[in-house]
Amino acid sequence: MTELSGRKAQIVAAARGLLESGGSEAVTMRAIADKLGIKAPSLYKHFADKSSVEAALVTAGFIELTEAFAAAGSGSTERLVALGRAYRAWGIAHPHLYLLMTNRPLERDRLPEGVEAGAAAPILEACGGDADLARAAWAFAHGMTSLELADRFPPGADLDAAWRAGTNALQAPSRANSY
Amino acid sequence: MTELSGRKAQIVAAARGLLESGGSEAVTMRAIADKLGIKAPSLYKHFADKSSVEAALVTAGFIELTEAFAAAGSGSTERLVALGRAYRAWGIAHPHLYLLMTNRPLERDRLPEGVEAGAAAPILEACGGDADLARAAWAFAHGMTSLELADRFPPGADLDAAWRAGTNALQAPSRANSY
DNA sequence: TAAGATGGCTAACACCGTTAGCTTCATTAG
DNA sequence: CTAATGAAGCTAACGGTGTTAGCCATCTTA
Repeated sequence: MTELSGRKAQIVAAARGLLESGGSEAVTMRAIADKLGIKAPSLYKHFADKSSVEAALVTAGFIELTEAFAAAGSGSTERLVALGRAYRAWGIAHPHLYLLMTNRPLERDRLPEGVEAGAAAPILEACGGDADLARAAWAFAHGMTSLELADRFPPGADLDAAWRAGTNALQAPSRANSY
Repeated sequence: MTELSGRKAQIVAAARGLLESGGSEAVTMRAIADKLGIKAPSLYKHFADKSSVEAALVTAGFIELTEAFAAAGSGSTERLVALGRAYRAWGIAHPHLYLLMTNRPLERDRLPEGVEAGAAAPILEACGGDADLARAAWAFAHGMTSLELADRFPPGADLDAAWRAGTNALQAPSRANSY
């Protein structure tokens, strides 16, 4: 599972702290090094470049999101609704990491195999294996979360209602398929 | 309509060229200036900072997107499908500008009034005035486009089918409302 | 005990947005 | 016609960024 050596883990942890408290702008090689009491160039003894430590952050994010899905209850009757809630909650709880994971083209080479697919699997399952519907559901959830994080909805918007409208619409055909 | 003076328009055009050909990384004050045969500090005689020229790009994007919606035919029976197609097509045609418009928190103060709402209006209208549904539809469209641009779907994914699955699901309740 | 890897360091480079301060030129006021 | 003003360019520079080169101490291992 690509065990991080001690120092590597510390670097990722420091980067994570900076990211969560100050956004991606705050994640600076010099700032990371400062947090560990060393100088920026020393970081390159552990990571090839800044993108590599960002990739480690993104990897952690996908794993945590997968765990959040698992914790969202597998036996629920309205699985898609539960997954949507879990998705949104996780994104809101880790806004900067969520943006880091989704905003830029994903450099798949840098991520451990299967990490991305692991997060996607529960959605596909909740859609009864209908990949097209699963992609639509994922897109809806990502769109809602991303727009909410970017403060894109008008101030008084009832986002719970929008989530309901979307999940209701999307889960209906999946139920029809299961008969 | 906040007429851009000649030089201002040239600066925005240069920035647009850099953006479309090299992504947002390529949009540099020095690069913009180079394209115009001047030096970077001279740009500050026309724009207060880089964010202001980015805001001008984003403004142009919203206006063009609104036009694309208008061109998508207002008389179509399946309006939401047509708008979805127009949205996707516009995003794919201007990927970097689309990301600039949607990826970061929007600085509304810097945009002319109503520009954002103008792009949103057709969606709301196509949803029969149901704001919750409209937000869900917008989120779906944005999610699909954003994920496609970020190369997030697996290589063989049938995105047309995913768009169909989503728009079909989302337009059904809107039609029910219109009876 | 010698060798080699490990993980720090300083100095430096190229690039970034941005500011200060100077000049040059066209327009306008008196 | 001249003087003044403002617009729009310039160079030099500052602090910040990721990153590289090269040096040195320490620790492990043969």
